[in-house]
Amino acid sequence: MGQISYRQIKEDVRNKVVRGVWGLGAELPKEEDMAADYGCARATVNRALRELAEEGLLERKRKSGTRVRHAPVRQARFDIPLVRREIESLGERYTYRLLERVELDAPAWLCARMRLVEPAPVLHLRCLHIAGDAPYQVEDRWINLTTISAAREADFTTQGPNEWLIAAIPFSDVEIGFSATAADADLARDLGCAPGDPLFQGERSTWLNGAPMTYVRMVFRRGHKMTTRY
Amino acid sequence: MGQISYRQIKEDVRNKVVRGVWGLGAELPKEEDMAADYGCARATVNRALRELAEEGLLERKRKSGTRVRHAPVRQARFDIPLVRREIESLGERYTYRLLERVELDAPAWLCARMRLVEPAPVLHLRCLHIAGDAPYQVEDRWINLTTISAAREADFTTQGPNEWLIAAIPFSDVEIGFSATAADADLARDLGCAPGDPLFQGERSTWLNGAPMTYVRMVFRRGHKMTTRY
DNA sequence: GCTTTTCTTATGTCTATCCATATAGAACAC
DNA sequence: GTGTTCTATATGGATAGACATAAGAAAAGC
Repeated sequence: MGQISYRQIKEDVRNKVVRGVWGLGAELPKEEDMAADYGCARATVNRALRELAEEGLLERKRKSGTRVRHAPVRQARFDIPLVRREIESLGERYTYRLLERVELDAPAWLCARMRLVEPAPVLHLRCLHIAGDAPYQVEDRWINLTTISAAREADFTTQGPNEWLIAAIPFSDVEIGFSATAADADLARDLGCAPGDPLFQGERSTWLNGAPMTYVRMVFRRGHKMTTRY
Repeated sequence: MGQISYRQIKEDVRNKVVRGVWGLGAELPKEEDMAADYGCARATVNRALRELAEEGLLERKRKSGTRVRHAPVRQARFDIPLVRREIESLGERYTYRLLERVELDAPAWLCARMRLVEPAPVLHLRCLHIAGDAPYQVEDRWINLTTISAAREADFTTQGPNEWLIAAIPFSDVEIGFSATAADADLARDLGCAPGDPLFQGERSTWLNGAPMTYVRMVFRRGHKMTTRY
């Protein structure tokens, strides 16, 4: 008989919650007692409970103890892979095409989105990511040339800006959003759907210590679903 | 001057990555050395690095060491609050209305979705969650009556099935998905939008140790965006 | 009764020291 | 050259003990 691992304790606690031994809102014994029960050190119990709290199953508070959350599973985690990897993991051939490249001053809506106080020169790229023969995602990328001037010289005809940015530009703060949008004429043409079709889109803004770096809008082909399980 | 906390180490490492001291793919010193540098125990460094790896910034492998991920921030976390809380936190009054309640045998698509091998009796509920005076979300709920027979007697006219289920029914496995859909006639009427409008929707299936519990489809009002930052 | 202070206690964190385990790379065999 | 086995090593995990800190509860003061 080996030692008890924090994983086993996690499993055991999870089971007790799921099987109703500890109902919602119920208070668990204190770490010390649980450690005695399991015959292990308090640190081991601590790690198990800490991670379960992190995962949203438990709620912990100093002095008052550990209890089962009233509303368990309050969060979901999604992997946000590179489009290329995402397509390749579907078993499809990945192709990339640059549709448009233009330098201009940031329009008002972009300033608001990137929290830009004054208009700045930006690089606007419109790219298409293709899975097999079918379009998969349109990437609408806006790069702040004040903070990322190297983007002026970068060649985006063979490699997507996402991969270039990830390899070259660090960031510290991110804001992500997902929503639904209707296909306009351009999207309909590029994604091969009808105008007005409902499309799933993601948006991401990044900053480096407060300085706006890029904003991207990724519109997926019709029927795309972002899923996760646990 | 107190001791160095694992939080400080996390911050320091994050900064070094963001500021390029350790570029993408770069290998970090081994825990022991870092502990010596920071003047703390290896366990402290370990916790900092372990959490950073968890968050997606680092990549760790036994023997080969710790390095900066080539594609940092590969995951996003979203809080999935109760609709009621979501609406109340917007400063709006929450109202709930049950639109439809019917018992039937699970249709084929639902069997597939819930991994039901044979048709089972299910309870179908259609509910409306209202923020202030405007519809906010349509909840299309399907409850497996074989596993949750208590749902037959539950009163869903004043309380949403989500809150009832959360308080009464445990589950162990979840599958969540987000996508875009077009408003059909019913959705258009209930959400006060035009037929064909693009709507953001979430789906969730839950199981208890392999046994299907419920499937829910939550369609949000037009323009809804699910966001997160870090 | 009501507020403030003190005490107590459960979790939070750090240390120092083990042993476990995966594995890169060297040494070896074929 | 090409596998195979061995070994050194970095991270993974456990322990016992200590102190820190938040916050509930009780005691004290008004």
